[in-house]
Amino acid sequence: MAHMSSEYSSSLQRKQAGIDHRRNLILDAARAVFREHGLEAASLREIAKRAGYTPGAIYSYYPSKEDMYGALLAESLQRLQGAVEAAAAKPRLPLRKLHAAAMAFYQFYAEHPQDLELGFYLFNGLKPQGLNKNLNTALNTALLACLQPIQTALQSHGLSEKKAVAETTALFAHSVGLLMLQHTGRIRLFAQNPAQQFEMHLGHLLDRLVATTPSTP
Amino acid sequence: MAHMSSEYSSSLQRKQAGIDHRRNLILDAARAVFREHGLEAASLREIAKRAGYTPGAIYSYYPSKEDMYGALLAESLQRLQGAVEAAAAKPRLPLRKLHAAAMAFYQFYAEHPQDLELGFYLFNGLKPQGLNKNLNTALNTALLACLQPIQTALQSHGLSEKKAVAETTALFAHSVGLLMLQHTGRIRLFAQNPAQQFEMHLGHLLDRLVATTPSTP
Amino acid sequence: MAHMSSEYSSSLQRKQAGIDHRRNLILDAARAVFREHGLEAASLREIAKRAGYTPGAIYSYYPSKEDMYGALLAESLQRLQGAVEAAAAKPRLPLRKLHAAAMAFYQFYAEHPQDLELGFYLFNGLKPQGLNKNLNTALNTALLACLQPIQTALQSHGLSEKKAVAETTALFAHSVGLLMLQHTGRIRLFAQNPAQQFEMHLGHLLDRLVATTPSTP
Amino acid sequence: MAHMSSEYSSSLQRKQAGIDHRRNLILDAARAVFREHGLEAASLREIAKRAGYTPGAIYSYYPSKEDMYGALLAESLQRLQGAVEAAAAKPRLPLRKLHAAAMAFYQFYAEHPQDLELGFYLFNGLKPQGLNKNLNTALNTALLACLQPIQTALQSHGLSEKKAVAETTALFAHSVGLLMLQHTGRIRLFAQNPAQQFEMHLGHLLDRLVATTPSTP
DNA sequence: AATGAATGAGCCTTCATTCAT
DNA sequence: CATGAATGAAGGCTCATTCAT
Repeated sequence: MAHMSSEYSSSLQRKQAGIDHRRNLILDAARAVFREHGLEAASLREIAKRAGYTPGAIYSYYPSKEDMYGALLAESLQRLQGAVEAAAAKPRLPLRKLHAAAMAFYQFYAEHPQDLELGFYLFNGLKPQGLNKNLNTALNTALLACLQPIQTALQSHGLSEKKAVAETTALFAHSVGLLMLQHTGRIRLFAQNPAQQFEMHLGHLLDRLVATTPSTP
Repeated sequence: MAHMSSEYSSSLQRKQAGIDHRRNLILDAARAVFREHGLEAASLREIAKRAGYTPGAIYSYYPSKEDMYGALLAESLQRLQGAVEAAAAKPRLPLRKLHAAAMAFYQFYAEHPQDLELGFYLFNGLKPQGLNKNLNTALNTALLACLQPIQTALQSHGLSEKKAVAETTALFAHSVGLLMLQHTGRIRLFAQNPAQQFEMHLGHLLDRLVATTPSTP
Repeated sequence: MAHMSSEYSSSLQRKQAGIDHRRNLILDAARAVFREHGLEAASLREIAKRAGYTPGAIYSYYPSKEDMYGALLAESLQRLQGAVEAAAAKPRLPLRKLHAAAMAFYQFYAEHPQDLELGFYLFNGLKPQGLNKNLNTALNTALLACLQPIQTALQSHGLSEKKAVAETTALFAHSVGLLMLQHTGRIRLFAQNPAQQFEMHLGHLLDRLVATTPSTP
Repeated sequence: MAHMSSEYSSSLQRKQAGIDHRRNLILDAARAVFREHGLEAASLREIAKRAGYTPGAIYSYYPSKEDMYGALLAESLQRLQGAVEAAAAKPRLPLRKLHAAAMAFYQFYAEHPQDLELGFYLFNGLKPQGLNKNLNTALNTALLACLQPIQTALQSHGLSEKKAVAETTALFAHSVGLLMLQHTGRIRLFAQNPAQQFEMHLGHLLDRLVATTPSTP
């Protein structure tokens, strides 16, 4: 009798694992289709087909296309945030922390172009409607959380809040621009290595910080 | 007899002028509809109606919706290029030229969000198909033309071609990132003025250039 | 040994009782959903959920949605017939019996709009298919059974069969019309009380019967 | 030049006639499909196919299924009203007018079962939504207009308004009930001629009116 | 050059029903 | 007996594009 409950629970577990697995199959398909066609042009039919399902079956897992996108984005943002926070967690001098956090942000997207696209769809401002608003908030929240370590490091180094925010914004904008050039292949026009470019930009910033701020007497 | 040909030719001219005029009416309508509904959601029917035509009539002027987008983009790029070249045309010291050209680029898009969207659409556009390739080339060509004055200024100031290209790339990436933050409203997250941000970025670059390069003996 | 068969049979009975009980749970749920959404818009999924089952489970009890409707209708007709027969059972003068039976019919539906809808659905139902035919026969049989007491009363009062049938038909038609006006709310157009209307109609009939037929010397 | 405008106008006329003709083809198909499947179960695809069109083509003529039904109903009600008003127009004694109007109403529907069904769909109270409300009002208005001559005749004969309304309601209910029995074939259960039944009912009413009301001294 | 009717493919979604477990 | 995942067909509707006129 004792083992029955465990049997029962493991059956439940197995069932839940099955559901999760199929959910992920569908998400994978959705990711691929969103990537290839864009969020609006992606068709549920194709996602279903790609996942090995008929269209109707999808609705057991996600109530709408938008929800699928939401699930995808949320998961992506969570990983991004994890990556940045992990980089900023180690005890280091502020400027090293800054470097680590900024690089983590940049590299996460440089190395995971799929996540970049996921973010860009929303970033690029689809008509704000329905679920969209929540997702937008989620995106903003995650971005701010990722940038916080950078701003904190700048302030620790001695910058005023105002200056810290300005530099953080610049860093973010630069990342976004570089990632976009890289992702769309435009960077090839200039025969530049995007990671090096980002290092260069960070280097300039650090130079300025070291030169300007008499952090210690 | 002699004047007949001129009559004929002026008739042709008049005819061509009419065509061009109507083409532009249609482009105007398309611009408006693209703006209001976004590029993907814009319907040919509505563009036609807005231009005072029936759907079929459009096809006398543009063979497809994509071609209309292409025409719009081409015209936009032409204006962009004009703006940048005008800024770079005045005889000035290299660093002032650099500043003027970069600002012209940034401001063109900052002040014409519609053109930005037009560009972003292709910029982001992932589907390599049909017309796309030509437009892509056109976009790349125009971008390079716009950035050329900047690179030239940098080299005039004494930078090696390699360094000049790297800095130009950085400037371009930064613009793109800032424009994106601005256009999507994300910049509000940081309560920053995007134009000031760009000036700041340019300022840092100029500082570095002045400090580093013994431009004249 | 002898009691085993009884034990066995009582086990069967218990099992059958269980089945019947669950069948009724399902019918109750169906009734509720039909009421809330209308017969056509009711979905098996919702019926199942309401009954505490999954969709597939329903098919252990009813082979199709139409069969569920059939069961509901049959049960409704049984109640109707019961009501009318009870009213006609008491020993009374023919005209009082007539009045009682007619009122019972009318009131059953006036007070149970759901049953009316159940009946109307088939009554109106035009698609001659499948189950329909049997249900149709069931409906006709039940209606005739309900009207029989009325016709009998008329004949007892002295009318020829032909006249009795004609008056019964008229009474039935009038009921149906009034019930429809009442159920659809159209009666409000005339600010009339439908029950009073029916009493009035019955009154006129009784008047005619009393006046015309020298029932007994 | 003079005939040009006439040519032009006749071209317009021809075009409009074509549109109207095709509109009617579609309405005919819709009528048929509504009749066979009911309003909710009727599919646009089938209507289109029946009319010799692809589904999309229908939308040039009617913006939705509901609108098609609306057009059908409106036209039907107009004919009904015309029939009743024509019958009531002739100068006659009130009771003859009453008879004529009531018969016109009954016969219109008895002879045009399609129109009856059109009315019944709405009459039967589909979920009130969208266009529905307007149609509902239209139906009510038309019904009241049709019954007005009857009520007027009753009052002319000397009945109080209250009694006149009550009798009109009864007449309407009786019609509805009979038409329903007739239309659904239930009348066959009683082997009755519905028109005779209606005449009978009218006869009883007239008898009562003559007996009761000393219309003239 | 312009019309506008028509096509045909596609979209998202819902549902009764089946079936392996 | 019951589950619930999955099917397959259908639903209303939209749209770029074509083509006879």
